[in-house]
Amino acid sequence: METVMTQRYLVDDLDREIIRYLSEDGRLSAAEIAGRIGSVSERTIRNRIAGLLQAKMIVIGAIPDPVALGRDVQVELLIEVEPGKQEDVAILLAEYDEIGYLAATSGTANLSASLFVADHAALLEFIDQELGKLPGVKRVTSSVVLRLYKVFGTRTTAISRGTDLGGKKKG
Amino acid sequence: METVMTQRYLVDDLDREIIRYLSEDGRLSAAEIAGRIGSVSERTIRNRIAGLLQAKMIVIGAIPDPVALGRDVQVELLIEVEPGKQEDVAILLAEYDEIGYLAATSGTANLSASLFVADHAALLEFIDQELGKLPGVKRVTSSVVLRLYKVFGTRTTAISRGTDLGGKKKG
DNA sequence: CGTGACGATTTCCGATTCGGCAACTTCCAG
DNA sequence: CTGGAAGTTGCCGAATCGGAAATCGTCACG
Repeated sequence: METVMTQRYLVDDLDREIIRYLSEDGRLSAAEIAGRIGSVSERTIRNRIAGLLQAKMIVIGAIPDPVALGRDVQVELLIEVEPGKQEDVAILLAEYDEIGYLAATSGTANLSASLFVADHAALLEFIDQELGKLPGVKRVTSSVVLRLYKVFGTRTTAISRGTDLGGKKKG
Repeated sequence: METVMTQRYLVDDLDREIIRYLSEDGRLSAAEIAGRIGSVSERTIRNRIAGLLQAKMIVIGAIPDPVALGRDVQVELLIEVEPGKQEDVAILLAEYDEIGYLAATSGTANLSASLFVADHAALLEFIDQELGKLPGVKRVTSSVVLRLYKVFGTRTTAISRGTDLGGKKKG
């Protein structure tokens, strides 16, 4: 026996297949999935799903479409920070509720973020006021998200292709 | 009168509240949500959820943890597409399991995407082979995600330590 | 080779949840 | 005041879900 630090859940092919189905539609019933796969009982599917959720391998949630919702403005930010201050800026930036995503990246920009605001006025204010007062921020490039096609591996917009499920891709 | 094509769904406060609950847990039952809100019947909650899904206002899906699935390398892509082909490219890109996030944006690049692959070799292959054969793709800028600070509106453990599995995607 | 242990799968079952239908309320135009 | 459209609610059978126990498969060990 050893120290139980992170009891990794071993994801096998069945899990992957289940995840693939659930990615397309998180409301699919276990019976439905079992029927499509064909070789396992419906109860096993439910066991697996419970296990995956328990191990935090997946999270099932509702993904709102900002375009459809109309009001919410989503913006992608690329932020250049002075050398040595990237971590500080990141920590400060992470405090904002408006920031839904934040990562350090390679390339020209040091930080990449997603910003959610009510309207364009709020966007301007955030970039001008909030970002402006963060020490070390050199440049900010913003791109308004016009349409969401896929989020968290889940297609969000009605895309013409009636593909039931994409071909099998190696995980 | 005009021929109404956009039968836009009017999102009210009740809808927003439902969305908020479902965002946290897409498997919440209508009865549970009704109980928490307290002023509406369980049946109405189900009507609303069905309506929101029908109108594509939300999508309920499983959000997988890339790291858990073996995709340890996360890359942000900015893709420039020839005019008129953006939608086509987006549809094709959305098919890939490796693409976890895809959106049309304003600015220089037309498409913004997040790519999850197993290693750098897979990254190179995807950009060179897969992206290269998509018609209309003019330029691709890639940035490797070095550190995740915030995902899903919640700070990642990466801010304190770099241990836990924290890979997810934009929100 | 037998045996016990452990995990995964499966079966069984009651409780919960879901979708369809019809009645009812609300709201507004005429 | 009246008719109609839209939203809400209760009702119901069918489907789904979670818990408990039985079954199966694998594996280490005597």
